[in-house]
Amino acid sequence: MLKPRLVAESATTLYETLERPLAPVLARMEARGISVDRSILSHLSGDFAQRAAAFEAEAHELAGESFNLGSPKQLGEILFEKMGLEGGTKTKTGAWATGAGLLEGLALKGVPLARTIVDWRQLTKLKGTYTDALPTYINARTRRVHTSYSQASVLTGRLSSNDPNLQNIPVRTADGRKIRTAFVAAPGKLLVSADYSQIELRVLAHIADIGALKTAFEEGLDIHAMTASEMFNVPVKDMPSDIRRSAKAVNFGIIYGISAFGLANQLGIGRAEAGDYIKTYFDRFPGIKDYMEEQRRRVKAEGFVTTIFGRKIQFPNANSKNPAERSFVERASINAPIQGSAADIIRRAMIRMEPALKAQNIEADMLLQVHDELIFEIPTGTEELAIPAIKHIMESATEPAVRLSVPIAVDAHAAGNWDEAH
DNA sequence: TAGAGACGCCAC
DNA sequence: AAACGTGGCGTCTCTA
Repeated sequence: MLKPRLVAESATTLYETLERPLAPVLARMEARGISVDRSILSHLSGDFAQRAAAFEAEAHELAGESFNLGSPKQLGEILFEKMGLEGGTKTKTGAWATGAGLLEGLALKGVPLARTIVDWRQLTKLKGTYTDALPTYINARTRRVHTSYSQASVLTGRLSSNDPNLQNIPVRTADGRKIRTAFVAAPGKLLVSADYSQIELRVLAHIADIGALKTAFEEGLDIHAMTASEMFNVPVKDMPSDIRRSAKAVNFGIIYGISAFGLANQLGIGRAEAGDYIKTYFDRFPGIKDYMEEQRRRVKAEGFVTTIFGRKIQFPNANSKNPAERSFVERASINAPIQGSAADIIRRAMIRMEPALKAQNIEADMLLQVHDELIFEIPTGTEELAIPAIKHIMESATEPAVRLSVPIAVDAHAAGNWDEAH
């Protein structure tokens, strides 16, 4: 596969500084688990099932026949063979592609079946992956859900979570957020969610030394609106939401090792227009382009890039003869120092968290980590004490090893369930 | 009937 | 659709 793997040298560095001390912390988090309300999920499951059934009947009506909506093969044949629709593309194995982006495009061209399928998929996804699956993970003895964290599965140094994965609980849509309300605090307790604000863009501003970005963070500005303002010469005040949305996509694209092709797909615009956006961005923030070129150079010359703490992330195939693979490494080498530095920061915070809270006589059990977010369970009424302490530990996690040239900000809230705490 | 690959989609 | 990064996991489909 294209995917580069973690190799011994970087694993050793990670092990000594961040992995060994974190292991017992993660073991305690896994053992604590989190309370998941079975009846909330059961109620949601029934609601999702009912609504999905209505979409299924509607889809069969629109298609003029009964078929398995869960089969991309059958759906592709109906859309592009039976109905003869234009705009069909094939996946790399030659099957009709029926992903959400493509169906959205068809829906906009007036194909009602496409919208119905998207809606049906949304509900059956939430039901199958979350409301039906999560209760099967409730431990009979503890009555809580216990995930497992992996410290060495992710190339960049992030953690991963499995059995069940509690790092991909829905949040984007209203129905999805209902699932978060089922993650509840024990009686007499509250959940605290504390998340780093725009941590990867802040890391980028620091590493690439982008003055305009750093100033924006220092002044607490809306970073995507500021980017939009710079790119499109529109005042931040009264920024149109679609302009801001485009700038936000560019910001994320930069972090991921942008291409005009990828940005065009993301925004549903032409490749040339996307290319213009990127060019404008590089003109306004020339340090970004320098940063990217430096990572590409280093990964080719050294075979690794580094996080702000000096941890190496290896790319053994940086000089592959396969052009697609080289491009993949280039993009990943741009992303890895950013994602990897953010991962180092939260690991340092997690390692210090429990002793630091104990020293202040603050009772707070760390339960979950979701890349830039930590979830705690605290006694009701102690939030005024716990939240500032948690924030301080997270915000100062780079020190004394690294003093960032941008402020780090953490948002934290307490509530009875994850949705309201987030 | 179990396993694996393909496809699709959830999160950050 | 995906050459925009990192994962985990559900169903469908084919194969042994």
